[in-house]
Parts: sequence; structure tokens; C-alpha cells
Amino acid sequence: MVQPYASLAELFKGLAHPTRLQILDLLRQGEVCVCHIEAALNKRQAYVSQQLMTLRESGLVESRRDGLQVYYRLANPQIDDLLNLTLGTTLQTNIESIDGCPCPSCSVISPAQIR
Amino acid sequence: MVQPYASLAELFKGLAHPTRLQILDLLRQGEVCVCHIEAALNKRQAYVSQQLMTLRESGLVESRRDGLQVYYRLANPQIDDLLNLTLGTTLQTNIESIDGCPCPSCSVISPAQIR
DNA sequence: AAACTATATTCAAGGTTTTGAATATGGAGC
DNA sequence: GCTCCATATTCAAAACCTTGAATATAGTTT
Repeated sequence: MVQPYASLAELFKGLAHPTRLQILDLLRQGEVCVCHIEAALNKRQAYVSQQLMTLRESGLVESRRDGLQVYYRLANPQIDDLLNLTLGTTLQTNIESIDGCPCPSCSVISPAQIR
Repeated sequence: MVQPYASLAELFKGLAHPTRLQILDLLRQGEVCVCHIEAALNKRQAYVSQQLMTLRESGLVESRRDGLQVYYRLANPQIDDLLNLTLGTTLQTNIESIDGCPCPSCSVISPAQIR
């Protein structure tokens, strides 16, 4: 078996799951922290984290820790190309600002910030 | 779960296998009969046929019978685009003319090839 | 340093995919 | 009709993926 096929197959395996595709779609908007992904997909934390692990292992995403938060992004521009080609340019899932989340998209001050 | 993700995931499942990728790569050169695929991959007939069934069910290829032979081709030009993006434009596997095979590619006499 | 928060990992049961072996089918020629 | 050829299907065991539950870890706050 020619090696390139095997490693490309691994990449496609990472893509071959609805939840993982939804996460990738989300990441097309830019870097996003895990709390956002949880909120946007409305899935349990551990489950999201498991799918993120698979995405990391497939080389589809990369992550960066900043304090308590971990931010995820698409691993490279070709993944973007691939998603544009297959998902089209319309984003299915949108992120809103999550109350109390310190990530860039959320840094808008919400009323319930007293302590 | 948003439906588009689920059906796209099915497509990627079809792509997530080395042998199936190799077959698709082969089909980039045009319509090819099963005997060629067998010869090019050096795999058992039943095995090749199983993978072709999966590819058909994923909507990645289409087939046409002509007498004893069955010819396969990529289902649509977007599959070509997807393969160009992911496999690049270099073909890994080449078809040679198979002795005694009545398909178009074989009826022409071509010099012996190496792999 | 203890408590807390955000995220990651491990485990296991159930489900699905892979692939070899055997067998079936559709079409051509006699 | 019978036989041969090219291709397809079925079956079953092993390998692999999915996902809920429980638990672990790294970093922050008190």
C-alpha cells in the first residue's frame, strides 16, 4: 500500500463524524475556546473534549492554552479550503458571547459580574 | 444535530480508507473497468468489488455495465476537485493495458510499464 | 495549600467497519 | 440449455469507533 493514501485516509477519518464537522465549521470563524464549543453544540464537556482530542490527533486542529482556557483553531489554511469546498461558505452554527467566559469573543461585560 | 453535517460525514467515511482512496485516484484518469482496478492495486477481485460497493453507496463513484465489463467513474466533478485538493495532482497509481482485457484503455497497444 | 474552574483522560459496553472465504449473478458464446 | 467469464453479494470473526460515566490534571484564586 502506498503510504500517502494511508495518511490521507487518517485525515478523512477525522472528518467522518457529524459532531467533529460541526466543531470544524465553528472554527472557521477563528480561534475559539472550549467553553464556546460546548455552548454552541450544547453537548457535555467531556464529550466535546473527546472529539477535540480526535481532531487534534488527525491533525485537523491545533490548540493553545492561555490560563484556564484552551483555544482551538484549524490547523492550516488547506483545512479551510477543504471545508469551503465541502460545507460551502455558509456557517451552520453561530457562537454568541457566553456569560462569564473570559475569552476574546466573550469579553463584553455582562450585568451579572458582581462578586 | 444539523443534518448537513451528518450527510457530509457519510461522504468522508467513504473516503476514509486507503484502498478506496487509491481506487478514486485511479479513476481520476477517467472511466476504468474493474479488471484494471484489480490489476493496478494487485488485490483480490472480491475485495475490490467490496470497496467499489462502499464507494457507490457513499455516492463517490458511478458505474455502467457494458457486456461483461463494468466501468467505474467518479460520480461528479466536485469529487475531482476534492481529490485534487487533498491528493495533489500527481497520480500515485498508473494503469497499464491489461492483456486480453476488452476495455478501451486496453485495446490500444502500449509499451510495458513499470510501477 | 486548599478549593475551585476549565479542560483532558481513562475505561468499558455497545455498535460499526474491515476483510477473507465462500457463493451468487448477469451476460456471452456454444 | 450449459458453461465460462467478469463482477457482485453474503457471512462471520476480528478490529476498530462511539459515547456515557467516572476521574484526573493544570492553572487560578483565596
